[in-house]
Amino acid sequence: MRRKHHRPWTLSEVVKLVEGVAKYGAGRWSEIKRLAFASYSYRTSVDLKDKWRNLLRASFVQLPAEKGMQVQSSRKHASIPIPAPILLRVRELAEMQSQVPPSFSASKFAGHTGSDRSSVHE
DNA sequence: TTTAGGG
DNA sequence: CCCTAAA
Repeated sequence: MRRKHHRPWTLSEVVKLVEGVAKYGAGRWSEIKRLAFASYSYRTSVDLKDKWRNLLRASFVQLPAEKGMQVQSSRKHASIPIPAPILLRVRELAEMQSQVPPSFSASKFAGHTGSDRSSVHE
């Protein structure tokens, strides 16, 4: 009875989703599902969008304190806490894809395009 | 059929 | 995750 119930997204799924968005772009769930998720029968466009939504929420929380909201580290329902590098990638992707509110874009002024310090090889 | 948003 | 609306 493998209906459509509990399907905990694993780290591999998240990585594939992030890599797919990073390569093809957010919103191309159909292509991502056809290419990166060709090995899986489940996970449709709706599921991909839903996971991305949840990923964004996980990426925007906890990093900078807005104005003083829920502290105490709200870890109520966190199945498998996504690693830092993944969350960082999601944030960068969301920022470059223009789906992130300008609330978090409050860093670097003379940093130009280079994210690293001495960008010799780019 | 796929994308986008809400429940 | 499931449902609905628009393209």
